Amino acid sequence: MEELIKCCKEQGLRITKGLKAIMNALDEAKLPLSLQELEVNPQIAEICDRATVFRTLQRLEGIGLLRRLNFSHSGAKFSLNTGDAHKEYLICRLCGEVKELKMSCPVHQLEEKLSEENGYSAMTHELTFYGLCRKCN
Amino acid sequence: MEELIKCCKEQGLRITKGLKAIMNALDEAKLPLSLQELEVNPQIAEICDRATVFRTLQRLEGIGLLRRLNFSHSGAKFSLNTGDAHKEYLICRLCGEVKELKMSCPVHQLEEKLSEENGYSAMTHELTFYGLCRKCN
DNA sequence: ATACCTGCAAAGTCTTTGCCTTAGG
DNA sequence: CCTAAGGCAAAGACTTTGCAGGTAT
Repeated sequence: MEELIKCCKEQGLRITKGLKAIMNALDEAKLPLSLQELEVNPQIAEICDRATVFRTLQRLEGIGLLRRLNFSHSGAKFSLNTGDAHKEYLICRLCGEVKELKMSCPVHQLEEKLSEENGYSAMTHELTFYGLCRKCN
Repeated sequence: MEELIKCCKEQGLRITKGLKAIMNALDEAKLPLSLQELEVNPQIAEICDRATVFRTLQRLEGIGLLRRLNFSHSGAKFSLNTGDAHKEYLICRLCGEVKELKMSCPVHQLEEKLSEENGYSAMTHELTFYGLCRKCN
């Protein structure tokens, strides 16, 4: 957390209550949160409104501290890029439940290869599994 | 194509001009198309409107003939599930260019394992790479 | 004939922006 | 102070729905 704040400073962001509250919420949440979920969070709602949350997420994503995840139907969700541990998720197609998977990412080493082959830089990737959870099945 | 139509019939869908036009467009397009792109396609615009395209996509997805892809920023895109060849894509974070990757999917065999471990069924997955293309870099 | 499908128009949802004010450094 | 960040309100973009009439089987 201290680490993250420091990183924001270095990247030229101003350390505001809003920024801290948002990073806090993202840090405490074990799972990725949507813009809406953040906006509604009482800790945040008191301090800033949707536009601020939106723009703060934008900034954080811009400096690489935030990862945007595009899950089916639930819109974009966000999680902090803590360390380089890159997480994968399992989503229920019906109820939308999100589970974090504990696995070492099997495609990380592909990035460099693809980067060279296609002339792309700054590679990232998103690997998400979908299925029907026990309840929905 | 004939194959696909037959499959729709078996699944109880009615074979309408709209359905055929939409499947055609998806089949001809080498890359996934968004609802909007389909709606605007002259072949389709003449025949049916947004709501019909929307509901047709819904039905096709429902019977497993259509795959929904959630790319950053560009909204959902759709591609036909031709055979079991499951494709992966590389997207430019800035201009949104979509490239199909020719690779054998490295995580397919993980599905069964995850299915068992988590009590999920009907597994699918989505693996997408992002980067900056040569022009945008 | 009878479900299913379509068109139109409108409502929902989520995302993004403009403009002026506030406050971090 | 100076400029990034925030608040409010409204526009945009995309998705989804209700209902009356049309059509595949």
